[in-house]
Amino acid sequence: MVTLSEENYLKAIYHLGKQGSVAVSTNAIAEQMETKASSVTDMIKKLADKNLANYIKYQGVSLTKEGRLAAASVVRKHRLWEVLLVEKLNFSWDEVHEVAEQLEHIKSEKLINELDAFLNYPEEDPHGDPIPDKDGNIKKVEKILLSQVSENQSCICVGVKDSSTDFLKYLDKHHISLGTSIKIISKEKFDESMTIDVNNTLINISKTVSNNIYVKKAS
Amino acid sequence: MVTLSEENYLKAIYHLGKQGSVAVSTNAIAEQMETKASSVTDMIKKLADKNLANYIKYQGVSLTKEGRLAAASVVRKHRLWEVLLVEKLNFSWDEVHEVAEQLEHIKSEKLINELDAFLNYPEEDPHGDPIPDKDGNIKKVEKILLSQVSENQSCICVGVKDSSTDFLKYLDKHHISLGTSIKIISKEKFDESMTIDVNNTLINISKTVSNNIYVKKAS
DNA sequence: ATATATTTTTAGTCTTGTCTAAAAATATAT
DNA sequence: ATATATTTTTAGACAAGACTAAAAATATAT
Repeated sequence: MVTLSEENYLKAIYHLGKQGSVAVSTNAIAEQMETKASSVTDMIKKLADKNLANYIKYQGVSLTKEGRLAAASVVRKHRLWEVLLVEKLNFSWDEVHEVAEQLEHIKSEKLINELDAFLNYPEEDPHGDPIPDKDGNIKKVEKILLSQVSENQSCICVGVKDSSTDFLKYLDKHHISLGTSIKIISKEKFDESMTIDVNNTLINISKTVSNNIYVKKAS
Repeated sequence: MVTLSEENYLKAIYHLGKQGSVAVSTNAIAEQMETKASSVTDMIKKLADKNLANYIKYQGVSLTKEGRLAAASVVRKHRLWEVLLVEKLNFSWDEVHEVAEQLEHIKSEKLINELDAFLNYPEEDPHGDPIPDKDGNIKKVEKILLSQVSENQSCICVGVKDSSTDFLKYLDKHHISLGTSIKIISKEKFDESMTIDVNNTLINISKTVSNNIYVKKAS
């Protein structure tokens, strides 16, 4: 049995391990989970004992195949629940995270499969993040940061990097959501801000913002 | 903050307190929760400290107004989730309990209200048990045990007393579910079994069975 | 290469919720 | 009414998960 706390650690390691494919450091996990490094060390040992993680003292952790599947399963549940919340229960995309953090730990194979079917097998959550399938596989989506797009190009918002409430509310205020068409009008060399056209309204966004919006080329 | 474990104790006291309106005994709670009496004593003290229960040593417990509301809220969530599982996610009535036991602890006011609306404000769960409203009020339903109905009378199944998987599967096998019409053909003095007509099929049921089916007079 | 800084681990403590075994209170039976 | 049985509580222990403070290992800087 994987405990709730173990699932949270697995998820953190899973997310941190995605980018660099090396071992994840104790401190990185502690920061991500807002806990202390010593607590992380304790838990890592438990995960290693259960064959969910590979651990060498002072060298960081990585997930075993089994651990990766367990982590992906939690992420799958989290994202499917988010879809339910937004599509059926009138949650906005900035309200779902906290509740999904709880729902992701519900243990029922049937529940999650039925939920998947009920939602019509969605491939992405409300923030544009891919939903792992039962085997933990995720569909890699073609996406680039809005900050990478050149002047005069048009693109479509397909996700966000930062899913914090503040950022999502900012996007709501400027009517940017998944599927929104964005045209880059001009870029400012000085502070790397850019002016973009959203629904025929021109707005100026900072580099921080453009660095946290994923887009794909307009088709 | 009411913890998960506290919620489970509140629920147990709530259910046990429904019938006799006196204080609930430590042992009764221990049996209901499949735990030890000493654990119950420990927890009761915590509930009393939090003003959720009234407790006098050796005299049993009852819930305070606050405790009763907290307990009713857990029951409300449990039963609403059961409705979702059966009506939207293809669960049968014998499969819902275990999952609802987990889901009932999810903390989100908005979630439960939206769920209520999404399900069209149901008044009963899949076993015919009433769903408390936000203030903890439940609609008393007119219902009697099938064992109380006389020969030649007709009635309609409106609930079950025993919600165990085994019993529910038994009912499924004999095509008895909520809303099913039942006519009492004859009663056996000897063992108090009865022969009933369900969808034009005659079946014989034991006193144990007729004592666990709630019905209302056919209208 | 050695000193300093940072990261990670260990050792020991705390809280929550559980348990066993024994003691105390209450209930029951003759 | 007293002895016996049952119920309830207390006392002390344990596991999970987290924390602090100190020690050990690794990384960095001169």
